[in-house]
Formats: sequence, C-alpha cells, structure tokens
Amino acid sequence: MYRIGELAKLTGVSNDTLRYYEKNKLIAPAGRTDAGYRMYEDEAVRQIRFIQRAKGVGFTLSDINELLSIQLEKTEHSCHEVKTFTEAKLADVQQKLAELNRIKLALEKLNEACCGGPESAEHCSILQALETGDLADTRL
Amino acid sequence: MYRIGELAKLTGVSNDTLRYYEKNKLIAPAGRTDAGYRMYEDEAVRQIRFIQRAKGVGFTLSDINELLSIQLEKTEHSCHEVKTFTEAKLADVQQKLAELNRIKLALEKLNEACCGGPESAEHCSILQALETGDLADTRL
DNA sequence: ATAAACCCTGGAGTCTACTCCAAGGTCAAC
DNA sequence: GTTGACCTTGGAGTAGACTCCAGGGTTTAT
Repeated sequence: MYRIGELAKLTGVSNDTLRYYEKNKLIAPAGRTDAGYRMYEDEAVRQIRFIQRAKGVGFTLSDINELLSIQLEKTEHSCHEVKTFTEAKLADVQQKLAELNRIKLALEKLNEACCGGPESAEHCSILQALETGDLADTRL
Repeated sequence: MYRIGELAKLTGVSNDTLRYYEKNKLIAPAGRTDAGYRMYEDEAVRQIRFIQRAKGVGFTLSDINELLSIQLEKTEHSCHEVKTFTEAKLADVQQKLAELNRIKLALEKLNEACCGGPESAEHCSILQALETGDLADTRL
C-alpha cells in the first residue's frame, strides 16, 4: 500500500498529476485512511505504467481511458477492436508526419536560399518569401 | 480601407481572430471611426498574408511576432539573424519528426503483432505489450 | 510538545490559438 | 423610422495535460 507521495516517487508522476488522473478516471486509489489520505496498491503502479507506455506511443489520455476500459473487460472486447484503435492512431501519426515533412522541406528551402551573413535583413530572401509568397514548391 | 468584416472576408481570418491578433500585437488597424470601428489598410492585408505563410511553415504566433519586428526594422537586423531563427525552427521540426517516427515504428510493431481478429482481447498482444512493456525495440 | 513533511479540497492558472457570449452602440438598406 | 447586418468591449470557454495556490488537517521524527 502506498500513499500518494510514495506512488509519485515510485512512478515519476507528480502528486498533482496522480490526482488529475484520478479525476479523469484513469486510476483510482484502493481506499482512503480515516484522515482521507489516498492509499494505492500495486495495481495502481501497473495502471500508471500502462498509461506511461501508452502515452509513449502517442495515445492521448482520452485514448488511454478507452484502452483501459477495454483492458478492464477484455472478454467483452476483441483483438479487432484494439487493433482498429491502434491503426487509427497510426494513421493520425502518419498524417502529422506528412505535415511536418512538408514544413521541413519548406524551411529547408527557405534556409538554402538565404546567405545567412551579416548583410542587412533588407535583402533577406526568407523575409521576402514570407512577404510575397514567392515559394512555388512549398505551397505557401 | 476595410472594416474588420471586410478584412476577414478578404483574408479568410475571422473577426475574432483578427481582434486576437491585434491584442497580441501582430496586426493593428490604421485607425478607428468615430463610432470606434476598426479601419484597416492594405498593409494589414499584407501583414496577415505574412502571418499565414509563416504559420504555414510552422512558426508559432510568438515566432511570427519576432519575425514581424525584424521585418519592420530590417536595417537593424541581419540575414544571419533571420537564418538563425529559421534554422532553430527547422531543428525543432526535425526533433518532432524524429519523435513521431519513433512513435510510428512502435505503433507499426504493435499492429504487426496483433491478429486483429474477433478473438477475445484477453490474448491481445497490443494490450499485453502496454501492460508489460515487453517491446524491446520501441523503448516503452 | 514541536516542527516539518505530508496530505486533503476546491479552484484557478499555464500554454497556444483560437472561439463564443452578453450587452449595447452604429450603419445601411428598405 | 425600422430592421437586420455590423461593430464594440470585456470576459469566459475550448482543447489537452498538466501545475499552482490557499487554507487547513494529519503523520512522523525529534
């Protein structure tokens, strides 16, 4: 059994964040002392680890809430359901990657065209591009 | 001269967003009518276009604030300064790309290991991986 | 007993980029 | 004149994931 500060140390998640997770139904203490202190069991540690791993692969807390409810009642859910969930997240990530790649290319192009020297910014090709939109390949 | 609604239509940026930009010192009306209506000139249109392009290459409004102040007093700034700014943004984007690629790989690995069929989630390798952290190559 | 560490709650704040609401004044077309 | 579109302001809300504050109770070690 752990008090909240002990659990925070054990998991690297702050007291406040633990309370936040509880408020959002991600974790729950096993019970309370007479003084109202939260008492957590090892199950909470495992739950937090699950949350940390899921966050690590890009799931939002809202996503994780769904995964946790699936995990809680595995017999009521299928592999198909979980995989669909994960595939949607993957698609999301791929979309973000595409957007960031576009941005990267545009920034690279801007940088290549700029001398980067001590000359006055009056002649700066980056500023000019932003002013005029004259960067055909970047869809500005 | 445009009123705010006209400028909104012209640029595709909402009235509220224009006021928000004004509040954040990104744009300013040329003046006000006696009734207090904002009146904008073509310079505001150009400024908003600049903002839109800069946003399009990943700059935050805070970044854009800096770029705009450079643009305003080009003679006080160098190409070097602008390029440094853009290079920092590029590094930022590259970092995000690296992180998203890591996440993508992890999600792909999770998905590959899962049959995705109608079987009970009791045996779901995705859930198991999140529970146990048993995904060596993904640094969960 | 004392002091410090720890805990509780409710509420508010941070960050970023908007978006909405309420109340009331102004402008343009009929 | 009337009506509807338009504008103003101040303030609050959204999304998501925290983080901080104030006031007060509890536990632990000295």
